[in-house]
Amino acid sequence: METSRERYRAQVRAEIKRHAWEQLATTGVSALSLNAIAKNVGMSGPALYRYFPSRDDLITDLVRDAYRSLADAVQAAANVTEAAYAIREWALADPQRYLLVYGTPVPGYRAPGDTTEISNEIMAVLLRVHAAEPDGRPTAFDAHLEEHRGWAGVMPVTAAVLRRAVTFWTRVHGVLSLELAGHFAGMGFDPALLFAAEVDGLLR
Amino acid sequence: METSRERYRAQVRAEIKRHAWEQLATTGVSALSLNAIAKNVGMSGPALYRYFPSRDDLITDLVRDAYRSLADAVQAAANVTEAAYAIREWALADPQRYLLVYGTPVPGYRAPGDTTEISNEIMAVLLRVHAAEPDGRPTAFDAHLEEHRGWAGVMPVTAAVLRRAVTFWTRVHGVLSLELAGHFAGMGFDPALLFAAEVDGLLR
DNA sequence: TGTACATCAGTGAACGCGCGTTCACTGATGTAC
DNA sequence: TGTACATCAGTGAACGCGCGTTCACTGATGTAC
Repeated sequence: METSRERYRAQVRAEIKRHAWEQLATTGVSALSLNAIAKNVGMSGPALYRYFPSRDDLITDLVRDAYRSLADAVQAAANVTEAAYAIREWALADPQRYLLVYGTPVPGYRAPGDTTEISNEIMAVLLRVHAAEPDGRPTAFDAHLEEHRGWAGVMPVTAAVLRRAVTFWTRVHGVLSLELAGHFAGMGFDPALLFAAEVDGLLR
Repeated sequence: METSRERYRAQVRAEIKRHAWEQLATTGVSALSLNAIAKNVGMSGPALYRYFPSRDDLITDLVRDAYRSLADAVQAAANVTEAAYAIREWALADPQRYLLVYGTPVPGYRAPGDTTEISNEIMAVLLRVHAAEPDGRPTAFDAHLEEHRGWAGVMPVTAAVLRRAVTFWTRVHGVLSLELAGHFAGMGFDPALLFAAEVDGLLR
């Protein structure tokens, strides 16, 4: 049974996070300030400690939520293309959220343990959509992956599927991270078309 | 004519940068501290201002040097494979240096204008090594690039070469940035083999 | 070669700032009889 | 339904810290006659 105090706590926690995401979107994680968030929420800095034991715990929560949100966004994908665009849309909707998960790691910060599970969940989707596609040219890397398939859990997929899932990940991330970091800005072309071409290449 | 004072200044500037790189390697750019660098160099904080007008100017210098160093590293590449491995070795030699250039951008910081020139220099190498290889399957993106080829300067290359150079960039970056950020750490496979497979794929 | 002056590297003190976090306290809200 | 007590959200003051940067000053180094 949920008491009204618990309901209130959950609401305030959510509002704190909402403002944390807002600040994150403009400043990046390394400049995320508890006091600034508290001020925006409308309470004093110390009051935040009723809801999060420390700055790191807040960030941990944000990282977990980001992972969770990505897993939910990609879950419904029926094939490789849908998975790719689900990720792209999720990334463009909030670039800093994407970078929080896949960007340059924060120096002293260590990701919470249970993100591994959510990360596996995302990987499971990638394996599922790739299992439905042809394997493409086998590589020497396939054999190596066969010996290191622990991360795939118990999913009964071929080594070629493992390879193609990893390749999907690195290629999608390659385009997205450079785009989000603004490295294509001066070049004039449309990153969406580059992305489309790259996704197309994944299906051959 | 170089006076001894000028020689001394250049030496101290170089030593400051050396210590800056050292600190950067362990803390990342957002935590780079002038006072900490000064202490390591063996002088007081304010003394640094004889050599760099501000923290941003120091970072600008580091960014420029990083770009320059990458351009030098890749310059000698005779083909696509050599270019890829030159970049990889340069990145692994100092991950934070790679991330300073291609990682998550520092929130308030704006890159110096002349990095564009060096960046073009690097791109020119990529275009050169790709011009010597077959074009692969044409994509819809090729036509789009034909209309946005300003970034290639006056180099007389086909749109397919532009597309393959950009693809090279995003794929190499995709593997390297995830590797450097430690995202493959829990998966057990050897990133070098993944990289090799990806480079191989670029030649087909 | 020696002296007078200008240049400039480096110092210590200080400024203002914002950070995360702790603490004692107030006042409102919920619980037990 | 009313009262006594416990719980807990939120406050303001404070701590210690490190940051980038400015400033007045000292002392060494180079330059000009």
